[in-house]
Amino acid sequence: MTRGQARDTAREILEIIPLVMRTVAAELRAAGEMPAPAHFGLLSVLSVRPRMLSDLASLQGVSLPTMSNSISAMVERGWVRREAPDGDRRVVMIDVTPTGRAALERVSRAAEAHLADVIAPLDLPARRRLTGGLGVLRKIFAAAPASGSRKGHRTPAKR
Amino acid sequence: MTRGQARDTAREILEIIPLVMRTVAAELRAAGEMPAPAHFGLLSVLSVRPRMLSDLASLQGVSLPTMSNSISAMVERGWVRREAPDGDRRVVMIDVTPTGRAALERVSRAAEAHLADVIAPLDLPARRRLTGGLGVLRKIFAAAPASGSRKGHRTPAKR
DNA sequence: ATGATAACTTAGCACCCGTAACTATTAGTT
DNA sequence: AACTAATAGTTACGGGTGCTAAGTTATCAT
Repeated sequence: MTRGQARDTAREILEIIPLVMRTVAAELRAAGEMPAPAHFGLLSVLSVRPRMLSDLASLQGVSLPTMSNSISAMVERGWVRREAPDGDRRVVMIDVTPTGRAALERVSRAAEAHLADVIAPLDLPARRRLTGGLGVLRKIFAAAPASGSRKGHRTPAKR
Repeated sequence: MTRGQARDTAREILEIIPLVMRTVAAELRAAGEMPAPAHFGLLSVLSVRPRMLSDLASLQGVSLPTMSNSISAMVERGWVRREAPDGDRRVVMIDVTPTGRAALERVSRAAEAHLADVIAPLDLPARRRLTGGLGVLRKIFAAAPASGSRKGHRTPAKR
């Protein structure tokens, strides 16, 4: 019975998330320099502190090559820098440049303002439900394995 | 003040949705034939009844060319058919094939099962919050313009 | 018939994402 | 020390998503 409800919710997610995603992407695109959702998230993470490539990849739940490419794109834009740390010479540290920080600031301002327009009309309870739901989503998907599991989904949990 | 909270929520969305999206996409990909979220949604919509291309595009909030391309890809897979209606010979009707229906059934079963695994462990209140939040998201983004670039969206809305 | 408009398609561009294969560097064995 | 793993990244390649701009064909208005 829990099962049936879970499936309904799953279907909801499958329907709604892509829609939201497209809208958000359009928002960012319209916000000027279009740093695609992925770039935006990256800048956010990096603005806290520098990270090594692998960490970024697992944080965002993408493969290493994908992350390497994204970073390359962002380096070309002058938003981040690749740096070599002192110790292990295999790793690459990624750091935001001032330019990147400025871009993040600008885009985030625009995007949030735009999104806020959409959110503002909500009444209190609705907004409560929204943030509540987002919190749950975060809890669920923040630590999600995200990688395809084998036939028997025995909780890979081997990361 | 409403403003400030709205911005917080906006930031949340900007952070979480892409993550969820990636996970969902990975899920679908792992579910076998990888019909990318977009294809999946399309099949869902079309399984209710055939639609003309333009309607599909506005329903999913993408441009006509994008939709045309997606449909072409799906046609090649044998999931949908392009048909010419009797009346207006400019329009193209899109219809699901039995193959497409079967694929939808299969993938949706797998994806939902997988997602359900993630959702099932939630306790009642958490699941409530989740579905509540999803509902709000739907309300907000279902009718969203999404093509927002121009300041004054003239709301074509003649349909 | 002529011009505008509507519904699509094609082409070109930028980006996300993944797998496979390859380079460097470091760690572990013998 | 010499050889073999294991790590951290990069490159190459294929497929998907989106967009705009520039056609095509069909319909409508005058």
